[in-house]
Amino acid sequence: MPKANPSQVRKTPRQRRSAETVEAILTAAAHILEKEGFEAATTNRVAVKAGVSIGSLYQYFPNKESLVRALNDRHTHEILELLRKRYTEFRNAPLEDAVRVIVRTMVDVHRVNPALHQVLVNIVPSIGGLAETRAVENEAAALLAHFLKARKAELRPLNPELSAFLLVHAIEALTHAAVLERPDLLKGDAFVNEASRMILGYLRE
Amino acid sequence: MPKANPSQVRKTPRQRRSAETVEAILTAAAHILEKEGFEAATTNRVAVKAGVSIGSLYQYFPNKESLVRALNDRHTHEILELLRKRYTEFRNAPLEDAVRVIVRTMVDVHRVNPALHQVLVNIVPSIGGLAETRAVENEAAALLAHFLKARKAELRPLNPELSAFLLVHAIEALTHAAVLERPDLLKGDAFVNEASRMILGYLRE
DNA sequence: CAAGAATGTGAGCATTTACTCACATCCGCC
DNA sequence: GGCGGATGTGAGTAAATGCTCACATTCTTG
Repeated sequence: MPKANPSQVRKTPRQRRSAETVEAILTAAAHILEKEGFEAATTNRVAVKAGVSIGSLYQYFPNKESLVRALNDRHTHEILELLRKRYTEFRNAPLEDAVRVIVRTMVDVHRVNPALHQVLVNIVPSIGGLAETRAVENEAAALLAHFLKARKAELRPLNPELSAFLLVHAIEALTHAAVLERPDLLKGDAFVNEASRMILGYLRE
Repeated sequence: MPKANPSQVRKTPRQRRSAETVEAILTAAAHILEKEGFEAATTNRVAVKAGVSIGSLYQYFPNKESLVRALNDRHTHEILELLRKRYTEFRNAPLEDAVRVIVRTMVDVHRVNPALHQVLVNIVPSIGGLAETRAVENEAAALLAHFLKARKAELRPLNPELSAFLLVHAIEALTHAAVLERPDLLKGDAFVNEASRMILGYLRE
């Protein structure tokens, strides 16, 4: 019994031609979602925008939800990769620098395509993709908890898992809010300064 | 030219009978949204669940979106009322107590109906209700900024508006996360303790 | 250069769903 | 009681949309 294909790609592309088709479909879907939202992203419109037939779309995605989930999977994996990569860089840096890198990384991640990110965050739970989102959050929290344990001596006594959980959500929310409502704060260091201060204030006595 | 009716109620109820109809519709819509999400909340299903005809529904709501917006308006106004009420109570309390009341209030607000709240938060921006949400956020931030100004002497130098903006979003996100993912934290004081510590750490030197 | 596998096509079907409208019923008031 | 406005009804419609399928085209491979 085949299982465990989060985005449920129906058929794995074997020729470059089909890989390009899949790519075109995902790109087109991303553009429509980003600019007009989930409702507007009908499968027929996605196919037209991708320059392929509706039949081709359904050759690779069994339904509309799986298409959006595939997009979400890709998006979340990119985020995780960046987080892991930066982690190896900041894990040995001075505390304040490390915190700033964390905040900066989250900002970078969210500035890539805020509109698409927002749509995905809002719609994914209702199309069966909540597990993926939670997995990314948990992974991020695990990285952070690991960091907190390593820096125990520099911090007040705390529960690493609990603190990591709270910090992941706080940073995520602050970044979202800034990107969507106060992009001006991201020009300079204002946002990174404030968010870092909040985190450090929480972590230190 | 009539205008400025956020939820766009088509006809204002004049008899008690019709007021009850509107109430039944809103209640039914809330139940379906809460348990099955936006997609499942078709106007026909809402009407059936409310025990009224589909025609009655459209007598009071010009379309599906206006119905959900009406629900959101009611929800956000309840939140604002509670926030204003608590504010008059904590505005003169010692700093730490006041912060704890703020956090506790947000938790209370979100525990009333977390599932419905979540659906509304996710769907409202795409049905033209973003302005209402922003208005509530701004009002909350204004209250908090007012508080920060009054307590200037007890805090580090800061920009009240900016700090209030960040805190509103941080508290909101932490509360959401706790209600949805870690309700166990809400049993005792664990969550209030941690969140308050974060806020105080940010506000004080 | 077959021949079969992989890939691509798009008209159209089945279903869902928001919404209308012609009519019935109820209620307050003279 | 009866009249007029308020309220309630629900079968039906038009439009949208997810998705299929029979067929065409392209690629690979022996």
